[in-house]
Amino acid sequence: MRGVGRKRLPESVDGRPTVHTVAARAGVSIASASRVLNGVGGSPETIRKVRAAAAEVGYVPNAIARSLQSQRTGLVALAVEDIGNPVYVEMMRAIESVVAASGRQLLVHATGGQIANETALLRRLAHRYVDGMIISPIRVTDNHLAALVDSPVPVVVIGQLAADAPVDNVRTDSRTGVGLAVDHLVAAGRRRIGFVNGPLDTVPGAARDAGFRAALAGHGIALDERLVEVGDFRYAAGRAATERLLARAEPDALVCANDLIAVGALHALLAAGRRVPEDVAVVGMDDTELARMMFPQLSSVSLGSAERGRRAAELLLQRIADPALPPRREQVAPSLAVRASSAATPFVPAPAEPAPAPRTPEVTA
Amino acid sequence: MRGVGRKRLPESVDGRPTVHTVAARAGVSIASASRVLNGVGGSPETIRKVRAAAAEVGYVPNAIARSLQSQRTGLVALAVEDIGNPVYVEMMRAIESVVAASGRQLLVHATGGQIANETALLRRLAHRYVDGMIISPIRVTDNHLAALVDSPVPVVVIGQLAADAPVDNVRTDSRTGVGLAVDHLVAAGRRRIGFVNGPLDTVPGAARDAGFRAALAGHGIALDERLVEVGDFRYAAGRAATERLLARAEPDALVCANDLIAVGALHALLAAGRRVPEDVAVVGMDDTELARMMFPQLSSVSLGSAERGRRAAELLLQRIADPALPPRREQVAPSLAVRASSAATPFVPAPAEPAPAPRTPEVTA
DNA sequence: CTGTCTGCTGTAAACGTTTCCGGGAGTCTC
DNA sequence: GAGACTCCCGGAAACGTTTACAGCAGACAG
Repeated sequence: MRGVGRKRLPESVDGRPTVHTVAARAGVSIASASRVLNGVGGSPETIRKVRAAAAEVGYVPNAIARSLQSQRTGLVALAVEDIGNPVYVEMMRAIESVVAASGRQLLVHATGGQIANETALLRRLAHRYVDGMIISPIRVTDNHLAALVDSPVPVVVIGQLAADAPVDNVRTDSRTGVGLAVDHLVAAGRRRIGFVNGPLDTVPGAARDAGFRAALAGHGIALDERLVEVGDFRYAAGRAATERLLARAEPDALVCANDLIAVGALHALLAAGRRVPEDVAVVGMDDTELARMMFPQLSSVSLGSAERGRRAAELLLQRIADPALPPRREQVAPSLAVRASSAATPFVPAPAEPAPAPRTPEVTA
Repeated sequence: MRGVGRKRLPESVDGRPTVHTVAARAGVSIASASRVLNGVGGSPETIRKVRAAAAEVGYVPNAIARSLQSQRTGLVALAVEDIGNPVYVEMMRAIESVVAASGRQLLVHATGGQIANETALLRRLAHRYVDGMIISPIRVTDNHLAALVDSPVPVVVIGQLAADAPVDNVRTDSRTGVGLAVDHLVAAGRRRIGFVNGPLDTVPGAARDAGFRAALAGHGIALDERLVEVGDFRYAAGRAATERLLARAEPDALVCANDLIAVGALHALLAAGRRVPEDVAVVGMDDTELARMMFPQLSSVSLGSAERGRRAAELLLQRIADPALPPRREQVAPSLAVRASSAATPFVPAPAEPAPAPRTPEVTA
């Protein structure tokens, strides 16, 4: 049977069929096979043969090879610090819907807030595994920034960035956001307002600290440093920080740097026998689903996370389409949602809110 | 100046330097350049020249091309239904730590529970963008299963699967898990035990429904169908379902198919003026951080999500290392954590639990 | 001085696609 | 009946890496 140069069917190194396998089996060239498989061109007869051959051998295209050729993967990445933080979940949902509408897929990566991690991610993912990425860093060093600036793939940053950084950027004004909370509490007659913050060496931590001090000053209230406490941005730290604070001071209100911290604070307060909001009012930040899930429901400053996510995704898609675009910067205004945890009236279980609350600013100052 | 065949520096189509660019600039062959860049071989002089050239042009390797050659990407994907569900966050954290330890990176994808979505993901990602994937489907059709079975990359499934499915699989026994909750409630004297479940056409929904019925029967308690209600697995649906249930029946306890539903139930109960646990005891499922964040803290059946994630990741890594392994199946036992929401004594704010609670089964039946 | 060995180097062939290009066959128009 | 036009096909060149192989120079032993 061995006769006229009978070549074995070419197949991938791991035994999987390639386009060569299909072409050989269908008795056409790989060019024709590829065309048929991509649904572009081919005579009816060719189409039939190639389709049949592909089905018989169970052909599935190698996405990597395709990407190498086409220079795109159809994947977009989102890098955030902590997926456990509901604010990122909301952001992610918004981004996902935009990205999916463009026919791409979203991949999420949790960095744990470590710079090294984020830079490594850039080094790996950005080097062509994805068509673009959205990144929401909480710490930004010069190194980091440099890596962002000359990333090989388009990058959009959600969060504060040096004013002249040539990177697409969607930000909010959390300084002002903290101000909204303070204004609200002062208007409700609170004067010993405490603050439970995240790390000061993070961008949001620093901004919120500054906002808190500025807001108090704006009302002519002297800041009692014993009313300020710092942890990280998670629940346990928020609870611990609040316990430390309560051990040395008597606040009549607490502003918390995010909702997870606020939940921790709420628990610390209740466990210490304080009533919320009668003894101590609590205002969180980010206005996540969690705020509505607490009892009492938490007042919270919305930083428009879904909106920021949506806009960032749009910026990214535009930049992917046209990398020559000048860097753009967008801003989303904060607003305050007042709920039971800081309401003047004693707490009564509220009726169900329209749960995933679309973007209807509730009280905007 | 134009003289002896002076070729322009070869570079990527989008103007970025390639290994050719570096090689030309360093005056060596691409083979030598590649070797130096990979840190294997090269004379001191060559190394110096190549390093210099690479730095000058800002060379960064194209990961796709490298993967095409090496047949691996160093990426592992996790596909879950809903990242907003904290149970998946815990799973993800466990997986991430195993995966990262192997020098790979984890990407997360939310499928929204739609089969089409998951299949599409398999079609895209699995076709070589990742070295393997862990998938936790809540619905499984034959089609779906077929796609899993002959996935081109290793797949590990977290969740129930047909017994003979030749796919690596880590499961728990949520039927038994529901039983633990019912046993506990019955032992506490509750008799009109309700059940708020997720969709019955999902694998976990069906299993939990069966478990609930079996457990009641085991105690000789007749099931009142008015005490059973169904929504989806999220907060809002849990709350709405509980409201419907309360409108027509008077449970003295509620078993909820996961913690998000339990939170919804808790709110519906409190808003309807019921006291928890005095009037109605509540037990959730998954034992997520959320359960400890509620007031009163929620009793919850742990299904070992972190443990399942960890094991799944290990299975996956083993399979990537040796694809010829026979399909394996592992099981994680459920356990019950009793907290205030179902405690016999009236609710008192508990001291802080060791927050991320490592795997210490608290009450195991 | 010859032969073997060692260490670098460059050429070229992969990896699995897509796509440009030229050629051939068929149809239509004048 | 010849030219223009359309359609389909196959060969071959990309895309940017890694790597097998062979050649070549120098070091060393006999």
